[in-house]
Amino acid sequence: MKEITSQQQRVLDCIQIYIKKTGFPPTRADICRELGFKSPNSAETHLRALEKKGFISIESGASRGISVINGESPNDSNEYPIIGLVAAGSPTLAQENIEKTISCPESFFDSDFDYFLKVKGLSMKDAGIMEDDLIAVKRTTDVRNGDIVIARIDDEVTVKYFNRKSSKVVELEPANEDFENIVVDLEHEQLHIEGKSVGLLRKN
Amino acid sequence: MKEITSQQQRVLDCIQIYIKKTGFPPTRADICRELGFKSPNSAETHLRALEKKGFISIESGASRGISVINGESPNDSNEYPIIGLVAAGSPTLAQENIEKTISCPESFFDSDFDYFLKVKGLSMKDAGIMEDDLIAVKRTTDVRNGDIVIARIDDEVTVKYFNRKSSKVVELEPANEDFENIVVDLEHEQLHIEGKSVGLLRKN
DNA sequence: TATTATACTGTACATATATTCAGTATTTTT
DNA sequence: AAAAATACTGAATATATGTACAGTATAATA
Repeated sequence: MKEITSQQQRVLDCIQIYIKKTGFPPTRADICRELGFKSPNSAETHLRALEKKGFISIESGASRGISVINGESPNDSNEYPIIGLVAAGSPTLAQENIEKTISCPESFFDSDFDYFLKVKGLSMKDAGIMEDDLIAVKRTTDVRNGDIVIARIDDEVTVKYFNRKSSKVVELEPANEDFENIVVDLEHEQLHIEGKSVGLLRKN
Repeated sequence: MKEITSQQQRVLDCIQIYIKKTGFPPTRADICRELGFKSPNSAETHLRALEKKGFISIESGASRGISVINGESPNDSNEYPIIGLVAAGSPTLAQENIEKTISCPESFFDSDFDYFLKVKGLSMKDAGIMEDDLIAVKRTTDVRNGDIVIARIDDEVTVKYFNRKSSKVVELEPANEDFENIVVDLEHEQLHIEGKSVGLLRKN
């Protein structure tokens, strides 16, 4: 992506504003009208420059065939499922577990994520995680001590701090005095790390 | 909004998919190609029906002048500023106070909101509001007891529970034993309610 | 110094496109 | 039973639009 000139930036802005306002891209004549050019070729040459530099793509022959590259990407939102943290059962993405979906920009949290988990209980209260909060969960087993993880032991799913004590022992630590640490002996119990928290969302 | 027929729904879907794929709306001929119609007038009549029922608007004379009404609205995200909760000074939207902006769908929280406030301190810890959390703030003075409000006394801005004790006394209550209630005597002190919290966002 | 990129005006034209008109047929509403 | 809406084909056309060509001028680059 080469550097853009100020006039080219004006044209690019003009295109994006026009799309936002009308729902479809401008013609060469539209751009001229907006920016005060008197020849459609003024717009044309700027468009070609923007295309060459990779800011837009132009569908040859098509009217209004301009699309802004990466232009709507901050706007580009996906539907993320909300999964209820049921006492028993793993938080799978099966249809029956999906309560709802939320439209959310893809790069909303610092890391990408796969779904929202609706929190039950107050075991992570001192970490600022309250009942009915939505945790943005990234599916991964690559977790480190201190990470807030979504863990499953048998069919019980919990959200806790992850703390590996030794190669064979993992402690799942709540953030609430009223709850006990869960010590998992990996030799005798199965521990599934469903993912880790990368963010939190609360609706009042 | 009258009810849509299945064929009209197909055309509407076709338009939305086309826009998502190319960045601009289809022509009548494009719709015919996508849906197997043999006459551009097939598309035309469907478009007119969709327009009449309020699903799309058509810019007369403009090529590809179709825009879907409410079609991208779940996707329609805005840039919201993040304002730092500085010890002194009101959280205005002045440029110098804006640390960053976040792209976020407009109807992301249950209520609309105006900006994100970055929390300093732990005075609302037991309400699950931690340091550096982002509170979605709706600018309003219409607050009720129990609401989490962004209040300003002189130039000091705080986030607290709102509790009106009488017509002349308001208490601002922290959610942390280590902090004291702030009792505001409205006859002798000025209390500005900057807004209230409608949601919370945390990035791990 | 020559060349390329930028930044325009102005004209022209092929074609991409919206839109109208003329039909046919089925279903829904009045 | 008549009228209106739906769901098409097919042809025709005015115009909206992309795009090429001919210039002019300035700044940046080689």
